[in-house]
Amino acid sequence: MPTNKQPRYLQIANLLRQLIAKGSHAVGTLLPTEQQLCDRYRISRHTVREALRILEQDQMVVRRQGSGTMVIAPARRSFNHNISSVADMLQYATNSRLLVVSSTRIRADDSLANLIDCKAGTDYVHIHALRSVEKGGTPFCISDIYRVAGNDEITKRLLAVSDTIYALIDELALDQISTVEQKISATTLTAANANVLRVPKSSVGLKIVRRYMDANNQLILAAVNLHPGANFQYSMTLKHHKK
Amino acid sequence: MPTNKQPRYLQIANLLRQLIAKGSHAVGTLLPTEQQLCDRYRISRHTVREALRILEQDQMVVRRQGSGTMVIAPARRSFNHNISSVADMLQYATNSRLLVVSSTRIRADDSLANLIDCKAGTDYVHIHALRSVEKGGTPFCISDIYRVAGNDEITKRLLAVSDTIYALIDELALDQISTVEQKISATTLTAANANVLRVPKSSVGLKIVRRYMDANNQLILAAVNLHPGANFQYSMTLKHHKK
DNA sequence: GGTGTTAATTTGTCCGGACATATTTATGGC
DNA sequence: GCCATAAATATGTCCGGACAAATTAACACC
Repeated sequence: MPTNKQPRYLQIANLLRQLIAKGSHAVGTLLPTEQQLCDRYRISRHTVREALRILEQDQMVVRRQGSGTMVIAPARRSFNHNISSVADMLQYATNSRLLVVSSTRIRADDSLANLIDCKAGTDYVHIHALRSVEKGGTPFCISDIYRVAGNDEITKRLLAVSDTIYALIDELALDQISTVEQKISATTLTAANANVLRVPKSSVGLKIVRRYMDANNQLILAAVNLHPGANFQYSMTLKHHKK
Repeated sequence: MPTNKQPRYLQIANLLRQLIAKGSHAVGTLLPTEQQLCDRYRISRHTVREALRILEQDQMVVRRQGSGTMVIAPARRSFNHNISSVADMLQYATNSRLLVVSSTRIRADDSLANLIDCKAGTDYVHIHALRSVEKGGTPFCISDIYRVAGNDEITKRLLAVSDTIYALIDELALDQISTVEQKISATTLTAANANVLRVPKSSVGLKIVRRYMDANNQLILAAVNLHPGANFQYSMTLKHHKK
């Protein structure tokens, strides 16, 4: 017997994964019952359930009381959106213009801490801006960008921006970004925001909160975007990443 | 005493969630040990571990052998799960239930063609369903699923579904899906839909249109999901894929 | 033949116990 | 004080059993 370093339930889980991948248990069919697996591998039901729980978390099987455990995927598949261009994620797209309204240093209160999930009391550079297709055109987005403030050069430059922000993209250490978390919700626009976006009072809006983090899961940048709901549509495409 | 319908371990999990939210267990501190929780709530260690497992999945705590269970977040990280697999996209698994209201054969008109970007005049199976956390609970999603209709076996089965849709997973050729396109927008709920979702009349809603395509970019399935905007937040995490 | 009821099957919940392994704390020796 | 060792602590793994709840299959009935 080889080194039994791996716990038994993990061994069973991997074994089942292999069997499924090999086609011994086709998608749409039921796996052996827990009792059968107990007998076959001489393990307790607890261990079997622990193994099946893993496959369930991997989204390879669905379990239904009274029915059984059905295979729904031949392997753990993932749709990894490849962030090819960070600029894309930040929506610095070419045909949109960002007009900076204000850039100030603020201290995060509970409200902001809750919004972008940061620590209250920390200092941030807050850039309030509008996005529009043409210069001077009707804005299609109200954008609030937050970055941790310090005494560094970048902070100073950010506070100094007045019109365009293009030049600062590279300063933001965007290439260090490893994870982008995005939360989307629908809200009713405030009177002020509706006015800015030139839409009727109390129309609906799409709120997109993005948090950009580095490999250590440290928050680098956060952006809150507010779009008019009527004529704005957020779309994305996820491709299956073969492994 | 209210209805003890919920299993014990879920009750404990919710209780601990509340205690953490209330501040009784601050972020960064250790929860009581498993044994202490056993004694306190008069339950077995198995039940305690089942409850803690939930909090761990919610990313509210981290567990370390020999050390203990530490609180790392005051609330669930995200209300909705992350998009990382096909099953996630279809929202099959997890603890949400899909209740099929109707399943009919329709001919795509211009309106539908525009909505899911298909060819008008084609026949589709239209499944109208509600999604809720618990069976019979308030739905958090109105779901409309469309699939090309033919004279094949799958079409017949889809038209026959009345309650659960689990058994049809394999029929839908989900493992052939290569690309998922997603469009998100904010709208005002119709009176009827607001009523179904149990929210005030003309509140805001989040509309998510998903199109599932195979490697040849052929539309396999389309789903239109409508969520209440007030208490629903769509969240996703994108990880940068090195290489 | 369809229909409602019962029985069998299968996963879900919950309990008890035992030992392993990782971590922290206490202990001694220097 | 520092460091290695031992003891205590806490979670991880695994077993056994029992009953509940959901589903499916079998069956009697009209």
